[in-house]
Amino acid sequence: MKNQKDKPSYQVLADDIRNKIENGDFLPGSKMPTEAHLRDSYGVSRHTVREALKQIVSAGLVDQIQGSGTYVRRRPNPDGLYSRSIGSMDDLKMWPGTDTEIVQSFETHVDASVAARLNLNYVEVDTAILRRSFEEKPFVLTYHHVSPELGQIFREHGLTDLGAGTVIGAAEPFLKSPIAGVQQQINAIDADEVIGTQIGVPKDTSILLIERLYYDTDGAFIEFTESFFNPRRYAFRMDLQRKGRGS
Amino acid sequence: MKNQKDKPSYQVLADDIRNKIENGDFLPGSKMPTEAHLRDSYGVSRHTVREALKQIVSAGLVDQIQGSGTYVRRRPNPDGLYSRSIGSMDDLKMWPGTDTEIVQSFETHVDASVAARLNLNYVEVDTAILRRSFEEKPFVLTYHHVSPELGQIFREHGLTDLGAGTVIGAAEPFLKSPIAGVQQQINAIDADEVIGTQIGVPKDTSILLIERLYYDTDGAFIEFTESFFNPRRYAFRMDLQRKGRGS
DNA sequence: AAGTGGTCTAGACCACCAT
DNA sequence: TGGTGGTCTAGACCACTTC
Repeated sequence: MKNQKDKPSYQVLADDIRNKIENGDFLPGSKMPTEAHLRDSYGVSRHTVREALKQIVSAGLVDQIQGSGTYVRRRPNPDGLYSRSIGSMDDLKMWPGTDTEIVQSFETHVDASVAARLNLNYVEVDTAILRRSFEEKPFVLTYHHVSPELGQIFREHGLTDLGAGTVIGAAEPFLKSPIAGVQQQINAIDADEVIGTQIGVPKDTSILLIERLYYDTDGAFIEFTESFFNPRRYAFRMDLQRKGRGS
Repeated sequence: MKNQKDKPSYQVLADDIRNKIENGDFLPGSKMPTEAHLRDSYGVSRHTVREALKQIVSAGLVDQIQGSGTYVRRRPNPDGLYSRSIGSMDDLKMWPGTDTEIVQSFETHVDASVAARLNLNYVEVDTAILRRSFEEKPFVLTYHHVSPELGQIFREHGLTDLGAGTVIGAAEPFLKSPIAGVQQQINAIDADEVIGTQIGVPKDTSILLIERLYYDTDGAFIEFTESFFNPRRYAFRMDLQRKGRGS
């Protein structure tokens, strides 16, 4: 197993298996090599193989059946929705096949409720607005709220160069402590005029709201985002699998 | 470590840690015992300790910081919403603090689109409707769709005795193959008259729709559910944490 | 009975945090 | 520098499926 950058072995293995599934080396509905076989052919321990497979399983690509084997899942893609499976923080950083557009760069304004979410001691926050499109059609509008201090850093260094990346990713080099995790909450609300126009839905129809609160290793909240999704162009997907036999 | 039923050791450990956090034995914001300490005090291997902690982490109860330790998260409860963190299939089977009510038992009717979701070769399906309440207030209405064959089994054995459990849980003893997993998709829609009345929202306001498709180890789809949530009484929550240092 | 994934042990080294 | 979590090895036994 080659030492690819400093990626852990299980990650290299997982990426390789993902590719093999996408390339059709492992066919849908067919049985994957056993864990023992993967262990030998990649020259790693079984534990490492299982770490890798755990990722593939939670991404919904394969099913593991105790006593039987590991099977590549057959799954027709849903109706042209842009649907994503999010099971780890890394998934949040990737938006394959989408384009980003800056609707508004960071500006300071007063918003007590958002400031409270960020645990700030005052009522000023910096907000930027980004819009993401899939096949030329915008499907999500995101408000990025940060402290005025962090917003100032963005104003100095510019926000234009983030391309396929994320705002929090661009911010990380300037943070004292690294991002430790994110809490997210999903809900449904009515679209207002402004948001509806941006994502292509009429006023007062239902849209999906995902709030995310990123925090660093000190427990401080760094960024609060509100993402408004057009439910006809996007769906939030999750795959869960039981392990072993239920009691 | 006692052999509690046939629960795996890491599950017993995880439940114990959960309890200790809820009882205040491990205080919010404080440092948990180290993995080495837990290994010694419970007399298991470190691997087992890590399996247990992995659960606690993904439930959003603690943060693990490399090189520093494991910390109990401080988290004020959100606004009176019934919010759940769902990271595994077991989470789906528990609705602590809620009551279930059968709105309609299984009845056969014709619904081609639902039958297609279940991969049936005909257009008849059996549907039951359940409603769940939190603190006397209904917050979700769920349509349970199964094949007429499975519906017949429910009609023979009754649905009344499921109590805090789930429909799919009650069905499992009668299945040829056990449930392997579930695909779920989250979206936002407008409430219609019937559903709105049941969960306490006006017609045409936004509600949260979660569709779940349960499949067995043969890859056959067993149950398709549509759950309509009152977004003012329920939020779908997830916690994600990065591991180690990002590249 | 043989094969496969699920659980578990007893180590090891490393990257990162605290001091 | 010592402690902590992150990764990894080389085994082992068990539960379950398959033959």
